[in-house]
Amino acid sequence: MPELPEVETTRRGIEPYITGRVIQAAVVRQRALRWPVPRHLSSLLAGQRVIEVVRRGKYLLLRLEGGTVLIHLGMSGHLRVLKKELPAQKHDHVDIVFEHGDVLRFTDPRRFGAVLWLKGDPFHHPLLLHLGPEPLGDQFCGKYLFERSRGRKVAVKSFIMDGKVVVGVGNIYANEALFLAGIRPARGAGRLSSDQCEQLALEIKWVLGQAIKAGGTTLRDFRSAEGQTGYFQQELMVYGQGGKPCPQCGTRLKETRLDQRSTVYCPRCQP
DNA sequence: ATGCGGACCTGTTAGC
DNA sequence: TGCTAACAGGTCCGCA
Repeated sequence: MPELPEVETTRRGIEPYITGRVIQAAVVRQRALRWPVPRHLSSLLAGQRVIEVVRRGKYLLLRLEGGTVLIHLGMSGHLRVLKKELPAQKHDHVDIVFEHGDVLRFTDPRRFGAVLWLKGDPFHHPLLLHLGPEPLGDQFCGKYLFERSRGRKVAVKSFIMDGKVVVGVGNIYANEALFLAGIRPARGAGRLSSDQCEQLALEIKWVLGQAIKAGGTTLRDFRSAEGQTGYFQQELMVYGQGGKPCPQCGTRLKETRLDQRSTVYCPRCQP
């Protein structure tokens, strides 16, 4: 689920329902997520108003009056706003219950996600402190990529997936952006030309932007009690297409592993 | 500093 | 059909 576009779509989906609302309580059914959910989350949050809902990389931040709830969806997490408290299913680990009865419910089968309470400036928290720029912001550009990558021997795919370089580029969109930029994923980051960095930065922005648009149309129903998934099948050029013909030249797409992650590229278009 | 591999978990699918 | 192994959208951490 959670590449940056889905996290952003989630943010936009929940924001209108919880901004300005006062939290009544929290219900924690499973504390063992990536890090333990605070034992007394409910008393930490109760009575506080939600000021705003912010995204930083793939982290969602619920800014409250006296601190911040940090949420990460991990590999399999999602958030829904329910009109009323419904019977919890197996993987419904945390509820944030608002006055008037709406419930923000965190569900995560694999439990790689997180729900934490941060006091003070959340951007000083170790998890957020060393994050790179937002891929859709102006700071992230070809020049930045070029300068950051000098002397780096890691594969360019690993490089753009490194949150200290740029946040929010997950496995799917790393594959897609490298295809669109015509760059082989295993290529050493430090060996890219400045033109290639320029192209790559543009494609990352483009592909994420498109996906946010698509996510907006596919995951619209955040209030649905059934939580209909209506899964989001984007038009992916290469991801999941290993062995099939390249959409540009027809050459058989190669599928390999890089950092234990599935990696697909066209041997001809990505020299 | 950089680079690598392991770790955390469950559910689904591919293969025998 | 049933069992097992591999794999899945993330990323932190410890070690060389």
